Formats: sequence, C-alpha cells, structure tokens
Amino acid sequence: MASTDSGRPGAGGTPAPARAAGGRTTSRDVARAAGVSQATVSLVLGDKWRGRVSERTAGTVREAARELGYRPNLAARNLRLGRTRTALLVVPALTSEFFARVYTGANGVAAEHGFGVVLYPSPVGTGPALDPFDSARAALDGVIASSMAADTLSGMRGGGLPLVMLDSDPRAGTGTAATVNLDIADGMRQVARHLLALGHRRFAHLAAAVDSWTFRERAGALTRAVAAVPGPALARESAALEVEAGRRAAERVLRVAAERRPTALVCDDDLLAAGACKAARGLGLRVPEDVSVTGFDDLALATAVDPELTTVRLPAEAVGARGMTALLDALDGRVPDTAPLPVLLVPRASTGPPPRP
Amino acid sequence: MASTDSGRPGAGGTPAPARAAGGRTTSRDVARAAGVSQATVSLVLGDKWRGRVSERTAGTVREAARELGYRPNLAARNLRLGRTRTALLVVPALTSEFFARVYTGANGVAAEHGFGVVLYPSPVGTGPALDPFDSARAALDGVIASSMAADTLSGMRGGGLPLVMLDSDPRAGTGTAATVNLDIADGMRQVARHLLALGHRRFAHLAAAVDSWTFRERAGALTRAVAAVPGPALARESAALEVEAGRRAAERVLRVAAERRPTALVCDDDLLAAGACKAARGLGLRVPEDVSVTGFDDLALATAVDPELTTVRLPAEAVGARGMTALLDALDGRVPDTAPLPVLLVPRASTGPPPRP
DNA sequence: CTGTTAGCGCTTTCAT
DNA sequence: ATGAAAGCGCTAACAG
Repeated sequence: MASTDSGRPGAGGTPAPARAAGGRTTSRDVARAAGVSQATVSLVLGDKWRGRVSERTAGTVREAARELGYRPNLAARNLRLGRTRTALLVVPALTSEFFARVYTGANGVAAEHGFGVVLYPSPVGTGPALDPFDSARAALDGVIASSMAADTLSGMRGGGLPLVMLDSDPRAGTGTAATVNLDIADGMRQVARHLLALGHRRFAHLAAAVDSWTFRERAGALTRAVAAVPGPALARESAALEVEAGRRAAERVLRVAAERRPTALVCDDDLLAAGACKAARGLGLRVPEDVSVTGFDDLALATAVDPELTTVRLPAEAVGARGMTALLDALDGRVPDTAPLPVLLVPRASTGPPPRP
Repeated sequence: MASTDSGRPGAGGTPAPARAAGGRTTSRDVARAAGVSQATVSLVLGDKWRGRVSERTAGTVREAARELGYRPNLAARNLRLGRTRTALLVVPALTSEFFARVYTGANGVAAEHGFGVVLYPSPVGTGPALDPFDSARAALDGVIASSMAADTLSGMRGGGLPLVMLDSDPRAGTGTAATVNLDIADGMRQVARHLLALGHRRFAHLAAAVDSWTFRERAGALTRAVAAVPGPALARESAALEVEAGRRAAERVLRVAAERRPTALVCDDDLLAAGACKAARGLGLRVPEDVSVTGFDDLALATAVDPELTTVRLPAEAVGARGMTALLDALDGRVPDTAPLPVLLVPRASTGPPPRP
C-alpha cells in the first residue's frame, strides 16, 4: 500500500540542496535558502513580523519561499495549533440546490475568517452509524448539520465538537451550540392563505416521507392554517422526495370523484410539486384551471416546469451564512444569534381559483 | 470523574487522571489508563499487534480507549505518516446530480481503501486563481478534478499532488496522473443517428456557453455526424447552463419561417433541453410533433418534465469510481486504466418524426 | 531584530 | 511481549 515511501533515504553529506531530496519543501529548507532561522520564516510567512523582522529579511524569506514553491504542511500546523480552521458541513443530499446554496453561504462567511468548509454528504440510508469524524479525514473545529433526519442526530455527537444545527428542531439541541432556522411554519401559512384567498376549500398535502423537523413543521403548520377557517378539508399523502414518487402520490389523491377531489395540492417540495403536475396532466386535469399545485424551496426546477410553480422561496445562502457565523461565535465564546430567517411565497402560474362546480 | 481504572483493577500505584485536564483524550491517556506504554496502544489500536502484544493486554487497551472515548488526533497521525488518506474532488458545480453521483462513485472506492473524499466546489467564476490546496484545509494525498473549464486547469497544478482529470481533454495532461473519460463523442453520434433515422434534416445545436472539453467534444461530434450525410443543415446557438437561458436560445432558433425552422433541437444538457421545450410551447409548437428535443446527462429533470426527454445517459458513478481507482493506482505506482466509459442514448417522448411539410 | 528551544500527538525502530 | 526514544514540520516562548 505504502505509496510515496521514498521517505528519508539516508542523506549523506548535505551539499545544501535547498529542497529535500524526495520530499516536499519544508520551512527549514526555506530558512536555509534564505539564510535565516526557521522561526523567522514562520513569522514572516505567518504575517506576524511587523516590527520583529527587518523589511529586508522578510523580503528575502518570501523570495526564497516563492522560489522553492514552499507550501506549509497543514498537518504540522494543525497539530501545533490544536485547531484547523475547518468546519464540516453535513448535508443529507448533494443533489439539491438548497444545500449547494447553503454551502455557498457558509463558505463565504468562513472565507472572511480564514476558515474552510468541507462537505460531508450524509450517507443515503442516514442510519445512525454515520461517522463524519472518521470519513472526512480532515481534522475539524466544528460541525454544521443541515436538515438532518431525526435519527441521524444522535450519531452526530461524536468528537465533542461544537455543533450548529440548520433547519432542525430547536428543542433537540442538547449540547448544540446553536440552531439556525427558517420560518418554515410561516411559509406554509402563506401558502394556505394564498390558496384560501383564491377560494380553495378541498386541500391535499403531499408530504415528504422523511422524518425531519422541517417536514413535520410543514405538515403541522398546514394542518393548523387550514383548521383555522371553518369548512375546509385536508387530505394527506406521503411520498419519497422524488418527482416520480410525487406523481404517484398525487395520482392516488386525485383519482376520486370530481366533487370530492382536492382543488389544491400543497407539496412539501418542488420535486413533489413537479410530480403532482405530471399526475394532474396524466389524468386529463389542467394546472391550475382544474387543480392548483404549490411547491416549497423555489429550486431551479420551479421555473423549469410548465406552468411555473407557485412556491415558497427559502433563503438558503443566508441559512449557510448564519450557520457559519453561529459556529464562529460559539468557537469564540460569543452567544449566537438565533432568530428564524423569514421566507417568502412566490406566486406563479401553478395556482389559480378552483374550478366552478 | 471517578478514578478511571474501571477496566483494569489491580494495577496499584498511579492514580493517574486518565484524561488530560482541559484537552482531548490522547493515546498517552489511554496508555496510562491501561497501564501500558503509548507504543502498545498504537499497535493495538492500529490493528498491527498480532503476535506482538498479548491478547489480554490488547483487550485492556481497547477497553480503556472505549472507556475514555479516545479519538486519535488526525493531525498528529498525518504528520507522522506523511500522508492523509484523503483525496480532494474538485467539481465545477454542486447543484448538479452528475457531480453528486461522481462523488458517490469515488467515495465508494475510496472507502474500500480506507480513504476519504473531500469535495471542493470550484468557485463559480472559475477564474484561474483557485486554490483548493488552501481552501480545503485538509491535507491531501491527491486531487481528482471533474469537467473543469480549460482555464481552471492551470491553477490546478499546485502542491505537486497526483492529479486525475475526469471528463476532460486527454491531451491537457501534462503532469496528470490519468484522465478518465466518457465516450462523449459517441453519445452525440447516437443522438444524431437517432434523429437522422427519424427523418430530421434541419438541426439546431443548443450549446453550453462553457469552455470545457466535454462541451467542445459534443459540438464537434454533432457537427461531424451531421456533415457525414448529405443535405442536413445545422444551426448553433449558445446559452448559459440554465433552463431560462436555454429557453431564450431556443426561442431565437425557432423564431423563423416554418420551412427554415429546425425540426430537431440538440441540447448540450438536460437543463437546456428543458428550456428548449418551454420555448417551443411558448411559440405554440408541440414537442415532439412540431419539434424534437434531446438532452444530455439524463438527470432527474429529464423525467420530471413533460414530455420526458430523450437524452444521453452518463455513467456518473462509474466515472467517479474509475477516477478514484486511477488515483489509487497512481499513488501506488501502478499504471491507471484509461479506456473511455461508454454512454447510452435513452429514447423517450421528446423526440419523434419531423412534421410533414 | 533574530536564533534557540520545546513540544503538539502520533507511529516506529530498536532495546530489553 | 513491552517500553524508551526519536522525530514528522510547525509555531510560540524566551533568550540573546
């Protein structure tokens, strides 16, 4: 297995080859080349030399480093410093734009503070046995976990690292540094209000078959919003988070006599909504004339399909940014901001008044 | 904390506080708790103790480690070993399922060899100044880069690490350990053959406005395939890799007199194809009756839209797996397999015979 | 201003 | 079968 094992061939009388024979350039090589000590190199390259090293020496050192193509050994630095300036972002799926945008937001804030962010896609099964602290070999200063399934949480507590939860149950936070949440419930309330105002009274909820806070929140909020006005009915059907599963679930819900058929399909996710639209068309129903459909997330898909989806826009970048900020705060002993982020209904072409009976 | 020797009574003497006061548990803490030397701990926990440490001692050590919740310090291990068993996977975009699947494939192979894979989404601008070796703070043994834009390549050569390119120009490989490619050209040829067989003669190519090998390959292959038979015309229009950009580009191409209008839109990507379908419908044209549309990649989107897209399926997982295998080979001095991976046209509902004039 | 020194926590000879 | 000791490359006290 050992690959790069030329390691340390008994170096005879050194003719001062500024670069170690087989290995990488070290700070000592730079020091030798510049004719200074290792400490000076560290100071200069670490940019803490103002008033401690002469301008001229600093220049020499930088020149030598450039010349030799010196790159500091992270492992050594991390070992010495005891921290890595690296955070792990755990996401349930790589595919989704939502998480891509969360990453972008987190990475932006991280970069401003000299931190890096490493992605860990939680294995699909999301069994409790996940171990990001072994799998992502990077040594870590903290963990940010987004939208994790309930049972995955438990496994997450390894390493005793600061943990920031994103889009997750705020009450689960025993030992959690902070929870950054979206106002999911308000989003669902906006959906309900929109549809009720259009005149809908028979609803069906296409729920994601994923046991996580964010989806329980959506279900609860919809139930309450619909129950708040007299009269309306609410059916519910679950589906895996895929277009095809959404299509099948919607088909089950729509295949009933017209007078009992829901006039509005509220979906937990844009993928499900896309499936719902396909189901409707497959049954000869028009969207939105015969049945209105709403999504959630406002992914690119929402405007890729026809008609474009009425959906709830989630400020994903902001979630990531706030998550990273919270982690940084926790790391520095400050108390993280924890107000929920607002979300916004974006009405488009997939919703309209219910059909006249 | 009670006295720590719950596992190993009888070893009088040291009341040693098995866990360092403020910090994490180290292998020395474990050694003390188990009443052995650090070396023994390393041997046992590194699973190289057969015949070197007694069964009984090994048990004691493992018990102590478990008891104390010991986790080896990766930074120290990496420093000592000079390698990290970590590879970096550089991808141009997080959003795409394609890269998610490449990751999955790479990670699977990596795991079998005790490696981890860390993702580095190359910044959107893909300016040449990217530095994954600083951004992803993890120390790395090698880099796998997928579908990178041409100018991004140059920046990639930092660190002198083994580099495996995926879906990239094989000739760019100066200093590259290996290139794992898809038979992109053959995919495009299959598309052309399919459409020609259906009777199409007026084509338009919706090209991705991204300067990378994979898209140049698609353009070249289509041009050649169409030129190979007498008669056909081929227009070309570029668009950013987004549905809306694809829609606009398709609109430009379709907004001409019916007798000059292309009857088949060959798109570089499923996103573009989805946009093309929207454009067609927006202009009152039916897909595939009035115009056929093909995609590339076979993303989930391909079956989410209506009609489902005829597209070229790319074996993304296999690409990732082969990439990781090639990196492992290079690391161990073996010579990587470099045959292109086959791709397959999947005919669906978005293509049909051209309209009768 | 600059050099010397002492480890960070781990693995690995080499003695015992 | 086990322990002692060296050292990976780096940074931060502390001397000079």
